[in-house]
Amino acid sequence: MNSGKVRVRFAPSPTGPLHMGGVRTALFNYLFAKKHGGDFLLRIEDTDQTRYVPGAEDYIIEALKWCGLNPVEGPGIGGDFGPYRQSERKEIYKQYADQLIESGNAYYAFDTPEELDKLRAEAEVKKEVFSYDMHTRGKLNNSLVLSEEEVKGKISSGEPYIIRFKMPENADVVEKDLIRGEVKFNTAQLDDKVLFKADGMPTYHLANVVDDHLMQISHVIRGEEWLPSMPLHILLYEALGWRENRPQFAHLPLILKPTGKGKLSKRDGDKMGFPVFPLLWTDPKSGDVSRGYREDGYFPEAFVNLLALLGWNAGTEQEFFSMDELIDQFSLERVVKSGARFDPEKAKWFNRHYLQEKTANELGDLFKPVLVEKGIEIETRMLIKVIEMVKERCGFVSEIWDQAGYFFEPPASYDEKTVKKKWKEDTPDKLNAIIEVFLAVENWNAEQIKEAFSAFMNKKEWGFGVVMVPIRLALVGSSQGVDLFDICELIGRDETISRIRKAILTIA
RNA sequence: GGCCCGUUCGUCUAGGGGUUAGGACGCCAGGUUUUCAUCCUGGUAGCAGGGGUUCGAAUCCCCUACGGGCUACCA
Repeated sequence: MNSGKVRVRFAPSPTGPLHMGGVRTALFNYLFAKKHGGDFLLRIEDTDQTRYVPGAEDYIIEALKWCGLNPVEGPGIGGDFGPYRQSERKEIYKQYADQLIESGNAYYAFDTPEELDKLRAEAEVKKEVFSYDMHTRGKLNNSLVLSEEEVKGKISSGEPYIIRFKMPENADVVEKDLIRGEVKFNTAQLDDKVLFKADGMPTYHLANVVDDHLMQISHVIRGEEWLPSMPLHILLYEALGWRENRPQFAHLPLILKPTGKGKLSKRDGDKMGFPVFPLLWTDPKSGDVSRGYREDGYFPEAFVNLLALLGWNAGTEQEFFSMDELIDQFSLERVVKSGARFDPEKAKWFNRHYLQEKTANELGDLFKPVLVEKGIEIETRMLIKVIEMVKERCGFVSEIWDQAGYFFEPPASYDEKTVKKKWKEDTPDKLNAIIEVFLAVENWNAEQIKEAFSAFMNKKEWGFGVVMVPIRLALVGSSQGVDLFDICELIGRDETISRIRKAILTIA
């Protein structure tokens, strides 16, 4: 049945924006598929209508697109194994649930949620945990204890029911995980999971197994949180008669909070000032806004690169990988077993690297909106020059303004510390003298300005620092910035002199 | 509580019986620079603990501790 072709799926639930851990799962699936010439598909697991969030599916699709992780099959894309939205496959699951009942691997249960809650509460009082399993199912309200007539009666009278898996009483389930090696479970510890809900929808477990089989998935690559349900899934494949061509499993380590305990959550980003989502997300109900890597100015290349190295490495000292290099070098064997703490600082470092790889032209296009917003008009030629000068100082496009704002408008204030330290009583006199020097420069370019300036300084025997820092202060507003004479050239002689004069008037 | 997974610098990691335990981020110092940033060079810092096995364990085994995940008619 399975042709042997590698087919993997990313199967998110549209309950909100895709978390960066989810993107990484998608990435590893994608890399694995590409590496082996296989298919990467998207399946939306929307079997829980109560948690459905409008916009989440579109968000997922857009996020994958931004990262360059394009599925070959999925909702809105098509494919031979559709539909790819589980809510649209509703009819499919019931027959398999029925099949499991017929083969004695599952049973009907009529216990109400309230009854079960009560049992859980009672157990909790005794410091125990209620489990619907081999020990308790014989005393509960299900087709294992009820007579056939009673069951039929209940069902035909419309009483709500669910279908549970009948977990074997004492069987070892041993399965090879592609990342962790052999993992062993005993079914005596496992409970009778719900496969089919009262609302007519399957649970994750059933839908997942059925769809992976029907869609001929060869490898299930998912987060470690699913490892405990692997034995259930294995047993389900067996019970459905799909033992031989069931997929292989690989459980990815989790991405943990930068500090503190637990896995990375939405909260961490808000608290520590970094995005946990690929794209900006506005919650349709609360209106809460969560920042995204894209809107925060990260390049998709950087995002993908940093995600790839969270739990995987090539075994070499290479840190920067293009998507093609990732595809070429990826292997599940080199996925790390332990959870990875996310480090926002390293994320920034990655972005700096990719920014340096952009041309001034590319950066200019990305930066233009900032200028438009500020109402600043500038020739493209000039803008490119400025960006070439400040580029190496930037890690984000947004930092271009921080590093180059003084090219576009005069300083609004002067850094107090620098003023205190470098602005002396005789500074205005010296600057006025420099203005004269500047006025006399024949060709207003950095080289000539510097030459004239240096000659004058040597003649006067003034220290460079005592004059250059004040000039910088006048032009930039602080002791930062690129080469002073480059600034002079670019903003022009008039502007240079006008800024110096303004500083003399303002600071004194 | 039970089950499962994990544990090498602060963080991401290499290393899988004999290594001065390597790299990267961060941090610190020096250098470059007229300033700041960049950049370059160097430095700081690690095998969770205890038992085995072995001539020899970071590496193999066991125990403990710690961390994480799961334990819903959620995925």
